[in-house]
Amino acid sequence: MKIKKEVTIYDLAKELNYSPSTISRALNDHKSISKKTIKVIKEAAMEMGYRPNNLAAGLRNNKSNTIGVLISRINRPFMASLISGIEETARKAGYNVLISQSNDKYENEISNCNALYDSRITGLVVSLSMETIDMGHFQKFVDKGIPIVFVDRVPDNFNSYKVVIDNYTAGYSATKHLIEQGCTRIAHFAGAQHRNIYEERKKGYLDALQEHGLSVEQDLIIHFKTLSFEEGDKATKKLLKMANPPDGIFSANDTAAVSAIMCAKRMGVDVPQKLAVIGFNDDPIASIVQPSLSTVSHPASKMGSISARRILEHSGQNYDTNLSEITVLGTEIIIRDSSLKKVRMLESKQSR
Amino acid sequence: MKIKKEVTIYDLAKELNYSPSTISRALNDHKSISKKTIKVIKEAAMEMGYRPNNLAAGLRNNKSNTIGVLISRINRPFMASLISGIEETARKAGYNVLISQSNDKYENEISNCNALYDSRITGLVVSLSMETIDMGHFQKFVDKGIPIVFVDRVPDNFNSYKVVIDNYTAGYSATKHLIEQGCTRIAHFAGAQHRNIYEERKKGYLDALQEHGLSVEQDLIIHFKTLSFEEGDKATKKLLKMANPPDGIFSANDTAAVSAIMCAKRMGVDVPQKLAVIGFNDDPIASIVQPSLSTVSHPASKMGSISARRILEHSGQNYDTNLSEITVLGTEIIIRDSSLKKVRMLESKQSR
DNA sequence: ATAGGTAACGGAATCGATTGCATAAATTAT
DNA sequence: ATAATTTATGCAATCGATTCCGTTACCTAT
Repeated sequence: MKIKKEVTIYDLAKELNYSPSTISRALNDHKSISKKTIKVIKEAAMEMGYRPNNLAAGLRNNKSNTIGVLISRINRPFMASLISGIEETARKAGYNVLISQSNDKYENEISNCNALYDSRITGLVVSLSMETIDMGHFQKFVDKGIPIVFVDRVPDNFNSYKVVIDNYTAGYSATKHLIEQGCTRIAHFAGAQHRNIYEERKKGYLDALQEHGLSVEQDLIIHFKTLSFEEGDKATKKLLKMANPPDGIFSANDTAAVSAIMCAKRMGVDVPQKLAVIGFNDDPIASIVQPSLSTVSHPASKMGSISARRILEHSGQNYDTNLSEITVLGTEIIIRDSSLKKVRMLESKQSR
Repeated sequence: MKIKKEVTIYDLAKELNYSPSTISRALNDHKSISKKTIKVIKEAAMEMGYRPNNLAAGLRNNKSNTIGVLISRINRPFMASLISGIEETARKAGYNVLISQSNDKYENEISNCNALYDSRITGLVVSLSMETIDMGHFQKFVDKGIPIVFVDRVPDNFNSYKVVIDNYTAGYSATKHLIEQGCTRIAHFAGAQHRNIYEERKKGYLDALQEHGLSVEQDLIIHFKTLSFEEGDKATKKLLKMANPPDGIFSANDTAAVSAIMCAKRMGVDVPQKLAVIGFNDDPIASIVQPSLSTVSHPASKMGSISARRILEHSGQNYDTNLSEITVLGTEIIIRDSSLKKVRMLESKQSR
């Protein structure tokens, strides 16, 4: 196999009788190079098939125009959309995106962190693993002035950019919605409580109950490890077999909520009349399951895009949006059939 | 903000009174350095917080230990799993993963291609955009000896590594399954025919019909642009309003298949008794929709993992698996309720 | 004891782009 | 017309790791 040699600025310099400095400046539209020369050089570069060597430029500038992404798992609807948003924004600005997944393991998070660090990323976007508590592995980025943006699953003991949704309000609203539908014994599928998002959703749930005069029953609060389909199925079965079963469930994610719906149906419990269900995330399955799942929608792609912008702006790009330290995005309650006990108007039959 | 200076091999060299060459060799376990020295140097490196500069090494070696991924969209279940598989395998071998999405646009594919090229990736994994026909933008990789692995949506006029599933057999089997269930007028939701996967699935469908003595009716073959939910809904409505409607649908993806099920239900057409449906991909929604969707399962993550391995092995890694030029993986027909007209045995009630 | 061999390490060039500090030429000001 | 700028470009160091080509010291075989 014949391997072609790469064209460098030195080749261009020799060909055009300019110094490499001039070539470099011309290609970067440096103001001290005449427009005429710039034009000549750029045309020659095009013709000779010149392509810049990002590694060389990166070494010199000690940065790689690359955004690193560190998440738990790629193949979750929320995460995939998040990355999609990051990639889109980053690429428009000429940045690359390096991804890595921790699979929710603390150790993987650390080693991926180091790998990204070694690649001299311009900035890091992180959604913490389920296990992570100690934040030491992120310190080196701070020391080097590399911006970190925490998204969704963020730490509370680490000062940095954060992009989150208002989980408390979302949890409160979701629960309130069930109450308004007439539920009086509302269960909660809670996630790991050391992760902000699950803690806040639960807090919203608790406050909504109390502010509406409903008592909190510990038996109705199920703490999940992973909010998986299987866990949800088991929990629902147990709840429905209680002497005094709940008439509503607010689940901290859609997967478990869907499992609840399906379990209830199997057990002959009518959803929503006997059991109203609301989830969280608005995954694609939410609009497919029957009855369709009411849920809280997450602006995943937008969160990704904002995260990327934070890094771009931090490294000196000019963006007119003035982003504050912590960005809190709003959520939207999507009311579908799984929670609609009362008025069933015609236009409420939104299946998608 | 105080920015710490990075520790380099020169710092280590000065500190330990060795030359940079020795430091470099020691850190890479070069055989000409004594074990004792290696140990001393590595310990000092650890203590001083040394981290290798991938950009410098990459510049010198003219490669970045990075696998580039070029796909249509990240937030599709199949693609997310594919990337997940690539990432996992790549990272274990110490490689990074750069991602980019074309959004099914030819132009984006080209510019992303160039961006990845400029980053001196070790190899490229591609699933073609819907629009791509000309393959010129990939030539530069071939010229430079950079391996390309085409996955799933592959070209037929470009010689390179390929990782695919047996779409023909899958299409044949899916159709045959419907025939065995008693369907005699089977419609097909076909994708863009210049993409191998959709062409082959259709071919399998056609052959299955003919080999079982069923006639091919052009009216029952609907060509989709994107196989979206909306397209599927419209097509189903049209089919069911025919004077002589089909009694089965083989859809080239799950999204359209699910829309068919939901449309049929809305129109009061019993699935599977009046209309049996089978999809393709085994997306999460397939097991959630009711009746649950029969489909063809795709080893997405495995395809990603194999693609990554191709690149690793190409660049000199030692893997005991001997991968051939084109890898064809098998698929599995997942029979759920949407196609099960005949015997409805107890154990066939698999909802997930 | 001496040629030949090997183990352990150092020197210095190299990868390609960037940039501070000249320098030369051209233009403007006085 | 000459000094003062401005414009356009070149020189050479730099970023950090790798590697070819030595060199030295020590060891082994005859």
